[in-house]
Amino acid sequence: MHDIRSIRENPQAFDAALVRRGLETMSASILSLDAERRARIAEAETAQAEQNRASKEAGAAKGRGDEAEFERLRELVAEKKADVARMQTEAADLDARLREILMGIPNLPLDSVPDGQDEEHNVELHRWGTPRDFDFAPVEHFEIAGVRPGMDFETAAKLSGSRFVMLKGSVARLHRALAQFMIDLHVTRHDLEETWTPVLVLEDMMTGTGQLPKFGEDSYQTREGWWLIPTAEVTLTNTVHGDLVDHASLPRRMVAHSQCFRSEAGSAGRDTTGMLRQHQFEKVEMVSITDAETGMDEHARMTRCAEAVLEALELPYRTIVLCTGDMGFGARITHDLEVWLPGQNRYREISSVSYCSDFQARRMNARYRPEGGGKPEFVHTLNGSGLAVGRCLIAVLENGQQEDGSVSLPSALHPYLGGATRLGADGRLA
RNA sequence: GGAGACGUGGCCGAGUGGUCGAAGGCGCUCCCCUGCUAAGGGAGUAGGCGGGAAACCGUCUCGAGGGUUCGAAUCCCUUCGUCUCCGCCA
Repeated sequence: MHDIRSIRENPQAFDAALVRRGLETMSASILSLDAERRARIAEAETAQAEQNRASKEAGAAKGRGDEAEFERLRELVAEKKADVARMQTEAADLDARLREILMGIPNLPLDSVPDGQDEEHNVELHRWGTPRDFDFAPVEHFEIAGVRPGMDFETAAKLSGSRFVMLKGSVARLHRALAQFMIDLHVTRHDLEETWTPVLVLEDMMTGTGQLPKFGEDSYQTREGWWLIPTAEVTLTNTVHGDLVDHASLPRRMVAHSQCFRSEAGSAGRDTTGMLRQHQFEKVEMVSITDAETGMDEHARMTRCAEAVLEALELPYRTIVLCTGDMGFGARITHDLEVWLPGQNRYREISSVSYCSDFQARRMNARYRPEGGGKPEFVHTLNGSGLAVGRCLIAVLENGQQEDGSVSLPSALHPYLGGATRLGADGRLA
């Protein structure tokens, strides 16, 4: 959420940033609403001050037994009270309207973010690794002979409908091994705190990280009102929801392995084959809670943490910076990691690392006390996948596939597979 | 699911109708004292919003929302969360 004061102070900059995001300018309408709101607040508070004074005097009159004066003041209070109620309602209504508007405006891109309408305008920062030179035509993950027995879309469809998968045998184990490997890497090498979080959350948490109120149709909600998290960013970031934390406790670096649930509304027809885009998937998610001074350094660090996973798994990838039109709602800058998928002959997103500045913190009211006292300041938040487990499985399978339908597995995974180095064409680990 | 209790400032914890934004403790900041990485003494220390150059003023906030009352942290209702016992259950 945006700070109304900063919009007031520099409406031009605010509008310019919105335009870069492909939105209309909004400062004029916002500021007129804000002016109206502040006027109503001033009126209401003046009336309330009068009411409070009369009420206090009434108490004093009562105390000295002056019944006539008490009666007079009592009526005056009742009168003022009605005025106050009316004015407060107007002020609250304006405040709610302003808040609703502010809650629906995305974060503003940093100057360093490239302009552009869509993914065509994202800018590649660097590449790592070289896509393998196949001497046969590589296939997609679900077509690999060794994979087919362990990746069952038919049964999943029977159980749950489309966009679900059931993993079995070696593929299920490989999937589990990947998640374990990632968590271990982040905990032992990157100094992130291992966590395990709920996947059902209260509505306020979804609002805190920005999924609500605007994108409710992208997530699922239970009859009881809980929301299923679309990413552990929601739970990890909201660990500081409503808190005033010690500055010394920052940065807080966390990692969680969780189920994620997405309705994929609006992506009908996209990635309908394979397990690239599912309603339910697993992700290892990183979140950092930090401050304004260190936010950008933390973004670089987190990007490296994600890249390290791909490098350890020997998967070629490229790192891009998303353009203004392709960034998510809460981000000021986002790095995407795209892994090479030989079956599709292209790079596909496997991680997204975003710096959200104080945008989510304002929604959550999450602050820290500066060193040596002083007014609390909003924390800065970052989140990044490290990595999407299902997509990582796809990448490992497609990049390691052999002409005979077996799959050569990266050495980093061998210890997690009882020493197995390959997935045989028969679907067995060996 | 049944019964009950609880939710107060950065933290702990008093406070059952006015004198309470709120005792006390801890923490933190500043000062004093002290032959010294200890102890002691003193002062200060909530946040949001509105106004103001500022000093400061006003207003709101004792989980949240509503109500009773001249007046609510204190009474009532709703709601969210936490805990205890019983039941059930992985």
